[in-house]
Amino acid sequence: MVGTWEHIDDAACRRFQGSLELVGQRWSSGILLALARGATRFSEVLELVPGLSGRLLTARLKQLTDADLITRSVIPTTPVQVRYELTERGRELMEALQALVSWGARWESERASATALSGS
Amino acid sequence: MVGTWEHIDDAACRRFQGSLELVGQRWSSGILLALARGATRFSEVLELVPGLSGRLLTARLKQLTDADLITRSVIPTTPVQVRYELTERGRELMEALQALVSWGARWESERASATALSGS
DNA sequence: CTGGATCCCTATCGATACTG
DNA sequence: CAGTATCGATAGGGATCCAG
Repeated sequence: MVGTWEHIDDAACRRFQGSLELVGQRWSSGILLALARGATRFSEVLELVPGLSGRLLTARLKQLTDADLITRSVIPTTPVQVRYELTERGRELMEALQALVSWGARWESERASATALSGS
Repeated sequence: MVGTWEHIDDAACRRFQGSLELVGQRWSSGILLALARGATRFSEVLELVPGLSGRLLTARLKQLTDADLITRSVIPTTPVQVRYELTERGRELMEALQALVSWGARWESERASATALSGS
């Protein structure tokens, strides 16, 4: 049912758009994905997200930390270690986004079959 | 359970990131929201999304059409009418994103109470 | 009404070099 | 290792004007 959207207040709409624009920023989803998959270190994330530069990773991590989606903890060893982890809020966000994966999987296959049909 | 992400293949990850970056583009979510709420005309969407300019609306509508999330149909009246509607794929995307609204509502209230506590 | 074309400006990006 | 600083390139965005 699509009509559900008609009964959502404006505040919810703004949060919705805000969340999407944050997570939809370039690299954001990749970084969250890396963390959800177990990465904790700066360099780990850097390896796991192809094309991502250190500068941008710093910037995104700061944004995501400000949004309370991840935590940053400094471990005073030598050299210093920094751990990044999803917060509870961040983990639940990722759970909410699982629906997008199902959606993507479903429509990817349908598009493929449609292409196959038109090609025959 | 967060570990679910570990068992997702790379193709799904790319789709996931791609979808998010499309929908997370500025105005995209607002436009989809407007359409989900019943808007069909160019000018209607323009009114429903504050701050959106015509130029950008044209651009986003094209992207979303290319992504098969919406359809564009020209009705040969005078003056010409153009209708935009969510496709089945688009509607299901919006359904998948409902989870984000719930997430936003939930954590908005928790953050508010936390603020209240720290303020006392 | 819908939307293309242009100009200009700002934010953002990527690469590189450098610091604790 | 985990950033910060700077810089040139570019893409995105707003305003305005024009056209079917």
